[in-house]
Order: sequence, then C-alpha cells, then structure tokens
Amino acid sequence: MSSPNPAGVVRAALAEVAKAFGHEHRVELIEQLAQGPRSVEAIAERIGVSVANTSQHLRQLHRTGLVTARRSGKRVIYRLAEASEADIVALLGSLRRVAEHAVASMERVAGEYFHARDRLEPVAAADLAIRLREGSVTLLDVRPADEFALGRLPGALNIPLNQLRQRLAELPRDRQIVAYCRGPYCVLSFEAVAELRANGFDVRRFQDGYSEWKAAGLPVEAV
Amino acid sequence: MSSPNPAGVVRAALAEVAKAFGHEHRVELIEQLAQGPRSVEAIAERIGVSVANTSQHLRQLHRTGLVTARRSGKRVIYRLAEASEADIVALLGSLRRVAEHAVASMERVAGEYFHARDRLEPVAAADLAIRLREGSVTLLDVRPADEFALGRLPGALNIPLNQLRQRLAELPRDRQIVAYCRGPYCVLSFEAVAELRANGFDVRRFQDGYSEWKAAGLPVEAV
DNA sequence: GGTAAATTCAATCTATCAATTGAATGATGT
DNA sequence: ACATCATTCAATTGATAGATTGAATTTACC
Repeated sequence: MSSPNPAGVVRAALAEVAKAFGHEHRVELIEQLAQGPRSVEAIAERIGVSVANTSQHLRQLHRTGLVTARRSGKRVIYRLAEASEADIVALLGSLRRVAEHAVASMERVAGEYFHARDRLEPVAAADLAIRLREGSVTLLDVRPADEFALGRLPGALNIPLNQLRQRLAELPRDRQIVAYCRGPYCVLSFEAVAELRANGFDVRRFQDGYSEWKAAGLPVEAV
Repeated sequence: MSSPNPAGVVRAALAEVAKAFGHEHRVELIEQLAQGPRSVEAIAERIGVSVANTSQHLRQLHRTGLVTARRSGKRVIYRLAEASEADIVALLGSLRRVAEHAVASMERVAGEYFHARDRLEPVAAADLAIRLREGSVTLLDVRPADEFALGRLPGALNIPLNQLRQRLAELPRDRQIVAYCRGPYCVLSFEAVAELRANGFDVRRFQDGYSEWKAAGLPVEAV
C-alpha cells in the first residue's frame, strides 16, 4: 500500500506538468528546447530574459522532470528529457488546439494573422517527407542562422527571414519551394511565403516546423 | 496591426490553458465534465470539495473558455466547451503521457499499481467498436450508477465495483467480458478485472474509458 | 593554485492564487 | 409576495510563485 490513492497521484502529476507549462516564459523555454539542447545563456539571450530568471525557470522544469541538464565545460546544457521529448511536443500541440478554440485572444490572432493559412497551402509532414525523397521541392529554412546550424531538415537552404529580400536570386523559379521555421505558429514562414509569392515564386508552407519534424523521428541534419 | 506580437499571444494563450489545468481540483473537474454535463452541486459532491470552492474553479475554467454554463431551473449546468471537447480529452491524454515519464511519483504509481496492465490485455477503442458490432462481447460498466445513468457505451451492463462480488451471477461465463470505467487511469476497471479473473471469468479491460469513447465520436447511450 | 566565466543558490519583495465565509442574486413553488 | 434552494459574488486570510539582487559554486584555463 505504498500509493494511497492512485487516481489522486495521477491527477497531481497531471496538474504538476500543467503547472510547468503555466507560464509564458516556460512555454517559450520549452519551445526553444524542442529545437535542440541549449545552454542557459543562449536561451536567456534569445528570449530576452535575465540569465538568473531563465535559470530559475529551467530549474523548475528540471524539478518536474521535463528537462535534463548536463555540464559541458563552463556551460550547463539543458535539453528536453529524452523519454518525453516527443510527448512534450505533442502536448504543445494539444495545448495549441485547445487554445485555438477556447482562448478568445488567440482565436482572434488565429483568425486575423493566420487567416491566410489555407491560401498558403500548407504541406503535411508525411507529404513533405515523400517529396523530399523524390527531390521535387526546394526546402527553405527561414530561421536565424544559429538555430539552423544546430539542426535542420535534410538538404534545407537557410535564408533568415530578414535577409530574404536581398537573396531572392538564390532561390529556384522552376521548382516549388517549401518554407518552414520553428513550429506551426512560428511567424517567420508565414511572412516568407507572403514575400516570395509577391515575387512570383511557387511556394508553400510546411504546416508544422522543425520541432515537430524532429519529434516525429524524421531525419535531421546538424553541423 | 491589432495584434502586436502573434507568437507572444499564442504563447500566452497556451500558458493560460495550461494554468487552467494546473490545479488538482480543476483536473478532476475537467475529468468529470469530460463524462458529460453536470451541475455545480453534483460535481462538488462527487469530488468532495465545497460548493463555493467548486464554483470558483468552474468560473475560472469558464473564463479560460474551457467550459460553458447554462441555467436549468435552479441549477447551473456546466459542460466542456463543445468546440474543444475532443481536444480537451486529447490534452488530458497528452498530459498523462508526459507525466508518466517525467513525474517521479506518477512513474512509481504507473509502475506499481498498473504493472499488471499488460496482463489485463487492454482492448483498444477501435477493436472494441468492432467486437460490439459483432456482438461477441459483454460490456461491463463498473462506474457508480448515477454516472452510468448519465451516459454509457451502447449495451453496457452496469455493476458498480462495490456490488460486483454479490452480483457475479449476472455475468456470462461463456462469453468474453470487457470492463471499463471513466478513463485510462480509472482504478475501478483494474480492480474489476482482477476480481472477475479470480472468479474464473474471461475478462479484459478497455484501455481508455467512457470520456475517450465519447470524445472520439463513438456512439453512446443515455437515459 | 589562482583567476575568470557561467550558472545556481539564498534571500527578499511583490503579485497572484486558493480556500473560506457570509451576503447577494436568480429562479422556483406556494 | 414570500420562503427556499442553488449558485455566485465580495472580502479576507494564508500560501505559493515570480522577479530581482548579490553571494556562492563549479569548472576551465593559465
């Protein structure tokens, strides 16, 4: 009789995991870590929060068992707990789907900003995998160069969104382009598709992002 | 430019939904409502929390958009927001999968208490649906009678767990029995299977529960 | 061994949240 | 209209979480 009330323990565990996701900073931390391992400093800089504060939130995620830490030289590298990585990305997806209908502010954003969604002809992961194998598309990664360096879809070309306008010449006009960034609500790829279409390219948007591709066990490249 | 930073809005929305799940009571409220609409009083009594407190938590879920309320005579009946119902049940599942690996206390419970899981030969929803259509199994609902009355799998026989021992005669010995209760970690069906096996019945466990069956759009019966 | 850099710890203050109580509201039935 | 019941609101208290600061650890590198 070491566990007095299994149903209660399970509920407490669910609530604990939910609490870990219950702060905007931590959601962002998890989104970052879903792309791959990062040091405290690297994450703090990217999300614009003090190092000490970032460290606190990471410790909390660690306590809940969502992330693991290892030392590498001077830095501590955090990553999503390996056993849960795919489940955590799936959980982010579940939260997003619920929020889409439930939370008023998000419904508005989803409506306003992503209204163009259907027109961008999103490509599903399975389709994209097939077309990559066929070699029938050019993959465009519009994330910042440092994120690209840490991991990307196989064969992707990296043109960060803010350089896109100057580097249009690097893109093919005779093949379809599929643009992606971090995840399904990452804005970069939306803007990239809009920009490229305005310039006459045949371009579609990958409906998920790097995190989901990786979590699905599909092949990735790194330096 | 009505939404200044879409990614931020999305993250805030996710965190808000997560917060709503970030308390044991609210997880239990949601689990209850996943079975069907209930009044404040009915829920409060079942989960053993004061009516006032239950009302507060329900109001919070309402603010987040997870539940809707309507008046019916003296009572206010809450239910999961229709547009999100299936997504909410899926979110509970995601939380559970993450917690299983991440949260130490739950891992222990999952190990200790549900170790017998495989031996109970869980039946998946799709399989169960087929076998019900064939009429090749007897379905046993071991939840309390009031929950059964509010909704159940088609053709199920209700014997609440605490009456099971006295009512074994009502169960067939020449057909397989499939027992279910509220959800995948609901203890009732685990105990029912154990009890029935000890008495020589051919019995398996439905791996999900009423909530999941209903959320999957499979047919249900009610009074 | 000593110094510098990255991270964590400890302590503090503030804000938010949970639970409780009693009063208020809204609907019902006489 | 009045009494009653279910629920909500408002106000209070205690508990918890977040941000911030500076000191303490841990490791790297000389």
